[in-house]
Amino acid sequence: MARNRALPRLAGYPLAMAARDLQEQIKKLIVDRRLPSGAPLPTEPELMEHLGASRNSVREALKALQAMGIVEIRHGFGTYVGSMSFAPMIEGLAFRTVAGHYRGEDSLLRLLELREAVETGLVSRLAGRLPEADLVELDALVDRMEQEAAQGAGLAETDRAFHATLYRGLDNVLLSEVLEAFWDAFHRVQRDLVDVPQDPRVTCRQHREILDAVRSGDVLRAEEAIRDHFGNIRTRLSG
Amino acid sequence: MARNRALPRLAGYPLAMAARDLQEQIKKLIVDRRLPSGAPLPTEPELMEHLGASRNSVREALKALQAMGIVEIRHGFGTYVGSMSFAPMIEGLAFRTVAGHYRGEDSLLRLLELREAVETGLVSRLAGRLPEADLVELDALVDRMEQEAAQGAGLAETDRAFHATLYRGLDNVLLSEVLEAFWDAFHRVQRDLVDVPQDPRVTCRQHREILDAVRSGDVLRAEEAIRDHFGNIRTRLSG
DNA sequence: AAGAGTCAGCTGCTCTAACCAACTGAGCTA
DNA sequence: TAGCTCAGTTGGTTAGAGCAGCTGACTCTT
Repeated sequence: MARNRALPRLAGYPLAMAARDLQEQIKKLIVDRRLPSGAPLPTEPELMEHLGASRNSVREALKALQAMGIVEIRHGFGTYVGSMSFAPMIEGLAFRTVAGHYRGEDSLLRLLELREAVETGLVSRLAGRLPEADLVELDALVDRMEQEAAQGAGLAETDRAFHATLYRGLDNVLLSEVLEAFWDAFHRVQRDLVDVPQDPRVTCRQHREILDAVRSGDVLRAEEAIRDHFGNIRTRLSG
Repeated sequence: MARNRALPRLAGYPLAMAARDLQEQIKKLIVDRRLPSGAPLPTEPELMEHLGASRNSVREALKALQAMGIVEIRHGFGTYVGSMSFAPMIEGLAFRTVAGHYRGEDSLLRLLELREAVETGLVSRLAGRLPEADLVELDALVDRMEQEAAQGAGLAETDRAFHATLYRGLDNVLLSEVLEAFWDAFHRVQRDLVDVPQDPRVTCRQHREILDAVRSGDVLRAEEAIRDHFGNIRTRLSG
């Protein structure tokens, strides 16, 4: 029983532009118009007309792009080109780790090992090459860390700043963002899942040692210092 | 002109569960049920009931999760827990690079520098520590590369395999995936944007040198070999 | 009885149409 | 002039209908 109906579509338009294609079209629009981060995108009705799709399909495409950090949607305001940060990657990595953890895998440990492998490799490129200004800043951060340790406060944010400042010396924003993404994912999962109490004084001493080693220019010592630091975290995870 | 209407909602339910929360609910469902990759998720109608949301909202949440690689949707078949690979990260990184490129930034170069920084650091951990089996495999890959070079064929796939096999020795699947993601993103963008012709013989020689250096256990030589390799690519980009 | 074709029914996909909710800015009010 | 209100914009959510891919059981043929 054929239930044919006249197609309510304009001739010349593709019948159904798959959602995947819609995403591509919107990305193409951003690239073609050279839109920078924060630039406004067409409104939903405009996109409907431009892409020849229904509101629903347009919105699904936008949602997917939002999940990838490519667009940013603000209710009642408009849609904008996203910051293209690594926030989505952090999200994905964190979930992957959490899911693995609950299935009995050592996913958190492996994430830590990823950080250790990368940072150990990178610190050797830094040893003896960090500008004095950065070293001073790192000094201040370790001081603050010791202060926080004395007060029994958490060191997380300062730890994050220390690592960020350290690898800023590599002079590659992309690399810094990736490292911060790994840090964020790890700490988010650690906080949600295990949250093992740490001895802040040990952590402080290890950061001081990393800094001293980098300042001295001794590559092997710097690598060893990083390895010690991660070894400490690893012990806490297993314990 | 107030156009009030009785709310068609069950009491006790939140009026509007934002799409963001819907995503969290679905992720929670995966974690709570310990669903592994490939496990089937509830159908759309089931999710509608379970989450108390409309079809549309459920679908938008699923689309976002699909973009993050957390779920996989198969038309006419069902929805499944995704592979949680880094495919979404590759997508995001590639787009970010393409968009930056068209806005006049050296985004592709910075992506290459990211790879160089990470791989240079990692290769020093490998030098002299690779099992003989891996070294043999790498030999075969360079051989194949030379063969392809002689035939004037592309070396891309073999290059990918070389790097993948090399860092497999670090024995961290997560790390390997990240490196491959960087490789994929870089080559995808390079292919789409510049596609500079290369001298395959130089590339072969450099891979041979990397392999020899790693086999010899000379850390500095290995780092230098990697740097040379990336320097070659960098020259092609600028030229 | 064995094979091939058909069809009912699942699944997700797309469309339309209406209303809800957040935000802005012009214009009114005090 | 300062503050409020309200109309109009934008995205958010719901509803219901029909489209499209896939599976498996049923039937018809051989």
